[in-house]
Amino acid sequence: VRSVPEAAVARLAVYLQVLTSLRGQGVRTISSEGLARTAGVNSAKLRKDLSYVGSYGTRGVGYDTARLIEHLERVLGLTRRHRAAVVGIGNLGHALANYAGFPGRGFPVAALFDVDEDLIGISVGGRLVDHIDRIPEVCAEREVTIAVICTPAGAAQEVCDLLVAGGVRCILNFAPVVLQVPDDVEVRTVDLAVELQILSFHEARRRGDSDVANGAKGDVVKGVDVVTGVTTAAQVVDPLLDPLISPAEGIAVRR
Amino acid sequence: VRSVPEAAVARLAVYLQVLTSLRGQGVRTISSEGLARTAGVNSAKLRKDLSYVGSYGTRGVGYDTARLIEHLERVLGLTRRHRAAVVGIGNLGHALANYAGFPGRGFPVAALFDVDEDLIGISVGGRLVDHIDRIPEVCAEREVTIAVICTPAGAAQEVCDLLVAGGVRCILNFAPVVLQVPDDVEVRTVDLAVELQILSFHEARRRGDSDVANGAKGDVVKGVDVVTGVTTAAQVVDPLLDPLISPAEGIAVRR
DNA sequence: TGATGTGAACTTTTTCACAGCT
DNA sequence: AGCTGTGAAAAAGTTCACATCA
Repeated sequence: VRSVPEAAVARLAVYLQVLTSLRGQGVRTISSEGLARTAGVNSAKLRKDLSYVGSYGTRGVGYDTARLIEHLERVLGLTRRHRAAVVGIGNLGHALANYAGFPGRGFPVAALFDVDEDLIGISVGGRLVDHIDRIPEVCAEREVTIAVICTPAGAAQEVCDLLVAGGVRCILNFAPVVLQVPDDVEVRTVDLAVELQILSFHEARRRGDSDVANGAKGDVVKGVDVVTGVTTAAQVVDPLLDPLISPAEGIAVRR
Repeated sequence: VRSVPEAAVARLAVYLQVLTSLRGQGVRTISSEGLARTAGVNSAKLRKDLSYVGSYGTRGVGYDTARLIEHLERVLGLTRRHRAAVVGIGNLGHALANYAGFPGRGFPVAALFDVDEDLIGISVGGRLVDHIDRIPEVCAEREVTIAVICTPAGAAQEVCDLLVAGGVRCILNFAPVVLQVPDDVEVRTVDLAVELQILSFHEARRRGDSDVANGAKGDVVKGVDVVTGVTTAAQVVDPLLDPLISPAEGIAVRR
């Protein structure tokens, strides 16, 4: 009823996943300790997380699996359907669109978009692909509430703007770009490269690679432009509007 | 030069991405304010993050794009190559394996695995698919340091154990399961369902859906048997995505 | 007896705000 | 004159530890 820490929300979804799995195994009741263990967190945190959304456990016993699942689904707004749109029907987009009705069939795919003329009009997972230009129109019409962006980096911001224009307020972004959106739009970005780099950091740290976590001191290079060795006339950038457009996929992946 | 908050590491990877994009646009220098803006964080946080890994800016001017990129790559351990393995060559696994050399060519795909007999032996992106049973052997032999799990939920833990047996200490998990691993193994899970649910929560919250964040008190049920936890402690990192992949496993996706 | 729910202590992360270089 | 780098303050999140109740 109050704020529910952002971090807790993410974990609640994980608890729900674990609980569903447990229920499938015939588990009727589980303690905070047991659930926490399987969810990979400590029990105090789990109880605290649950406390943010109301208590549903029985002291001395634990939680009733089915009941807690029901409760979490309600809390996460899964009792309502969220029509989803997938933009960018490439490898990933295609896989997602076909994705058996999307997780838990609570997110029916209501629209598909792409720019490729060859894709427009074809059917993917029972839905016809529309041209990106129709995003505002179609999303508003079909009341799409959640969109998944699977386009190359260069097209993501444009697509995002169209989605916002279409009234979409929740976006799951798989493009390697930081999307600029109004305050009332929620964006979650999943970037393969970023994930791999984070792992790379830990791997490097683990083996104590010299460089990591401490610059290669010594090269105190400075002064006038280095690397590029060119005039440094401070290129002030106004990042605010910078369309890193560029349809070419290639770089999209790179970072 | 020590700890670098976990949250900061993730952001450093994002800064690197943004910087690379900026460099591509010809930007030579950028201020913390500008970089922060494009990366979607506030400048104080960005400066603090960078301070954890050493200073490389010029007061009164800003950061030299190329130089900062180089520095961040070093810090994130990207100067070294990390041979990667992809397990589960379904839709997603296939897409990833073909993924133009994997982000930034710093992660060459050195091995592919699956259980499906029809896939064993075929070539994907220039690499032959081996049977999952050979994971320990092949990973050790080819010195795989990072693995990506794209199997259905039901096979993920088993695959994970094999990877760990093969010496892999960094895992990117796309299966909707919380993997149980030894303390020295780093796991990052990306679960589509979880991501969608988090967005669902915000959507529900936004429109003030009655249920959300407060349960429907009243029904009190209880149970008997209990379930204990499982093996070791895991490590939930980022929530996750799901299985877009594969054969069967229906419920796995559900939550 | 046994496990939940939670105030309070503690830790980590974020933000402030400004001294210190360029 | 301008922007970085960073102590110190504030906020957020996590863990303790125990009263509480089935």
